[in-house]
Amino acid sequence: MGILLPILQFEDKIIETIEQNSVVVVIGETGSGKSTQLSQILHRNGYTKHGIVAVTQPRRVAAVSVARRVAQELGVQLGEEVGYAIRFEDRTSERTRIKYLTDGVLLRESLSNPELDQYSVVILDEAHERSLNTDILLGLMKRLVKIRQTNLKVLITSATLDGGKVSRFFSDCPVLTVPGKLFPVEIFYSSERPTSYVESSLKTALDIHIREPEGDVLIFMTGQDDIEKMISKLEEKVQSLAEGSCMDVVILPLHGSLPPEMQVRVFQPPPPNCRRFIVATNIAETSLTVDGVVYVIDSGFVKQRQYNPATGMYSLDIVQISRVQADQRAGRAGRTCPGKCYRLYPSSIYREEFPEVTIPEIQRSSLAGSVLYLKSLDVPDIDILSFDFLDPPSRESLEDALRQLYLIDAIDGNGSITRVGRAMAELPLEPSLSRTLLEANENGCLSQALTVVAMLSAETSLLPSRSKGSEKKRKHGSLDLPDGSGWGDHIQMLQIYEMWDRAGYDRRWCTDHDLQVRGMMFTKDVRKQLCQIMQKTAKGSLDVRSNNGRKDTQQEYRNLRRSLCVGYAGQLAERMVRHNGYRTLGFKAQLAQVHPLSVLKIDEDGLLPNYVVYHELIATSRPFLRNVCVVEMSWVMPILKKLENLDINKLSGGTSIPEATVDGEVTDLSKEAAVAKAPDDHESRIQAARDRFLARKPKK
DNA sequence: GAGCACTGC
Repeated sequence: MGILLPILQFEDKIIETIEQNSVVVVIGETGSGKSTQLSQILHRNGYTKHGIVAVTQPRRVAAVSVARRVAQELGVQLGEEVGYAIRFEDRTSERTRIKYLTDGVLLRESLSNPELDQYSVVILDEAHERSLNTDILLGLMKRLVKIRQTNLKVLITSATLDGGKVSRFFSDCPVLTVPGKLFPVEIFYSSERPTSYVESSLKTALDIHIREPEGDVLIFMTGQDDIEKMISKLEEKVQSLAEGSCMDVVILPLHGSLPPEMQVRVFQPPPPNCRRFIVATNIAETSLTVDGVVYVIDSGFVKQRQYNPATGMYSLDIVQISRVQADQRAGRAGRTCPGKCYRLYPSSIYREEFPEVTIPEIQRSSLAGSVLYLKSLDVPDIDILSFDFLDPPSRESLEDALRQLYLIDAIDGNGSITRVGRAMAELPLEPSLSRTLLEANENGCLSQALTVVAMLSAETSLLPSRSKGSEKKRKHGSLDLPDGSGWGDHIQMLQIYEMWDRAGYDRRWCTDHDLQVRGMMFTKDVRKQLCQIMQKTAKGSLDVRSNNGRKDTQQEYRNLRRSLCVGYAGQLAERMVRHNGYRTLGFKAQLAQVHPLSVLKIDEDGLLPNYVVYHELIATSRPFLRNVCVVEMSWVMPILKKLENLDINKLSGGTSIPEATVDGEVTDLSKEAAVAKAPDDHESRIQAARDRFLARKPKK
């Protein structure tokens, strides 16, 4: 098209820098063309002659769309010289020289090929998003550039990442900055904190509509509820505006639980003479780019999931965004022409209260899976507690991961990976689920376990979005869905899938039962993939159609529940004596209730089962156990025994501790003190933000 | 009446 992307002017400089350095950081703002051009620059300059250029993306859609674009620009067939690899879909061939892939796929690849020697260059794109997988790759790449025999070049590219920090991480590697092609965005601040950000957004939106020239408005909110509230109020207000005084409007919600066909509505061109209001979660911050946006309204809040390693509980908190995030939101107004961003908070808040950057995912997640992954790489110089992370997770979080892994036999008492742990790491699942599969294989119910595990992986895309009142029906069985026979949600999932199986995987069956076709198809894909991996370790043959000629389902359910109990040994809860609340075992005890959507039933005395294992403990309005399965006392005992004998010092120290030099000890101690302090600050920041937020919510 | 932001193998 002849539009010169800014990055192309720097081609010589980029190549020169890469020639002389093994690691280079490239900072390129939106519109710089880094994602599509960097790989082509390397290709033009001979870097694909002796290896492939890999470019990682945090998201599947990005990997596919950028690969498609590059193939087009080079005039080649997608899948030939330019290809991509995402889960379930490998569109590469022997001829592929430029390969786009998700960061998760590259991690999987380095499991079977730790040196990644088919690649001459690895580009970690969008590193500023700090996805868990990218963070682990950063650590692995740092190691790999030093030890790999054949030459490896690593490029870390990002929009707004603190280049100096990454550069220091990679022994002061050079940082190149490429300008972007964003239009200027004028920022407006509120003079004070809003009492209700829904009301403030509403008012601001109407002001824009009345006073400003045409252009779409993107409004950032925290969740589905607020979005729906906002939309109904906005519709009401717009209708009451005098006819003919303003343009017509289209109001669109945009959030993750919206079915895809509703999501893509924002990509359809609006009718002429019509202003669109897009009311969105932070999905519109990075994942989806809406064209035509000229005005952005930023509440300054985001709903964020975080993990507390002390209790094993996730929480969904509404927290203040970071300055980087605020700037990213503002930038959404300047993609096609100069824009305006209305921040519903004073500039002093932006400067003084907002953290500089968002806390990286690695410091907000359970690390059992990542730690198992690193252990399974089996490189002698990797000691988990001193693994070189760009931002190290707290020691507490790493110790929690080790405890979890020990409880499910993935590591032994000395912290070394076991045979079971190795088999688990092969599976693209969280450790509790991979352990369940291996145990089920021993208990003769692998097929059923595969089904449950696949259903859990697809869970969020199974039910249609609420507001249609469908869960109610699901729970009360008016849709003739099975009820788990009193054993809980996992068994129900098994029963649902088996019904679908008996119905010949009919799409119509899904819609009739108010299940999303897409979600069920995804379950089927995941199950198939897991089946293939398990084939190596499986006893006997694996029938996908598992329920033919069924004899004793109760016995089968029992075997499955026993397997789940082994896999979820770290996610165990005991009912309170006097009521139906539960407390968790194995952590600092946490009180929680079974989630209202669970199918778990009370007995004739009005009581829930004594012991359950749960898939997830999450605090939303209150702490809930989501997806529970009834287990027996006799299966619980060995776990309690194991907990008693657990020695965290052996678990974390068991791996090769290098001879402690005085220097080493000093730095270790200071590091420990630093990380011990971090969670408190973090916690209190979240708490403070939550308090402020709640204080502002209108009373009902 | 109580409900999960987003992403990925």
